[in-house]
Amino acid sequence: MANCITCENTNCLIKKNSKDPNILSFLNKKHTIKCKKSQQFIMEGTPAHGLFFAFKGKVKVLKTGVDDREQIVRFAKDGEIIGHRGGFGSSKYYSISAQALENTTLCYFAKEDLKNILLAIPRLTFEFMLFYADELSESETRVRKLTQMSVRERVIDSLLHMENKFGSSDGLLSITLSRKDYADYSGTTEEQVIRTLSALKKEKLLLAEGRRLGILNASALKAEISKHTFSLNS
DNA sequence: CCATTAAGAGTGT
DNA sequence: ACACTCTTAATGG
Repeated sequence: MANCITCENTNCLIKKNSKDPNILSFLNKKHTIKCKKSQQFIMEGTPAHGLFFAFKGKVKVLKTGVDDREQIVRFAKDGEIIGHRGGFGSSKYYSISAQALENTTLCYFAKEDLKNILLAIPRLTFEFMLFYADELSESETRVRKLTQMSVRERVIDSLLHMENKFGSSDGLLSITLSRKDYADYSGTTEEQVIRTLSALKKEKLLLAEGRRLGILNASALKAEISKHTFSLNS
């Protein structure tokens, strides 16, 4: 099971503060949950009882719209928080759904336990605050991108985001998403994504091996969306 | 291990 | 957006 002392997720806020003597009594309140690929572990509108961290694996966080249109809000990898508002906040319900993209191990803190941790460890609480501020900023940037970028630009931006967040090995992105997932993240349809990816392939900017994608010319792709990214934020 | 089915990718209209 | 083909992955006996 996931152990905070031996855990290698140095980006995890809990891990970062695991040396604090006050935290030890809380760490054994943590639950470990195993999730199979494509399993949904948070359902939008469901009562929120706590907060998740990805221990190992990849997760997509999404909002469900009308007639099974989905909007992927963000992705999470090892050490990252899922269910932002489950821990505290005014709403009693999750405002998002979360689904494992591969077999994933989650850490879970119940609402009450988390509250006690935060009250006991100001430094951790402060880091949580910084995290939430960054998330809000990120979210605002994404709104701007979704409204101001063209479809092609949004697909490119998605690809670069995956490269940034999950990296590549052997020239292929370490995360494998369906075309539908790219569509749901880029705010388009699957067909538009497929066509855009085909175009990028023809232009030798992108490589596809089955459903795995590889970025061949990152600087050209970055250049294409630079007018949206060079001013403030990424 | 192979065969059947389901899911996903890609293209034309 | 829809209909269709082709490919790949999952299932189960």
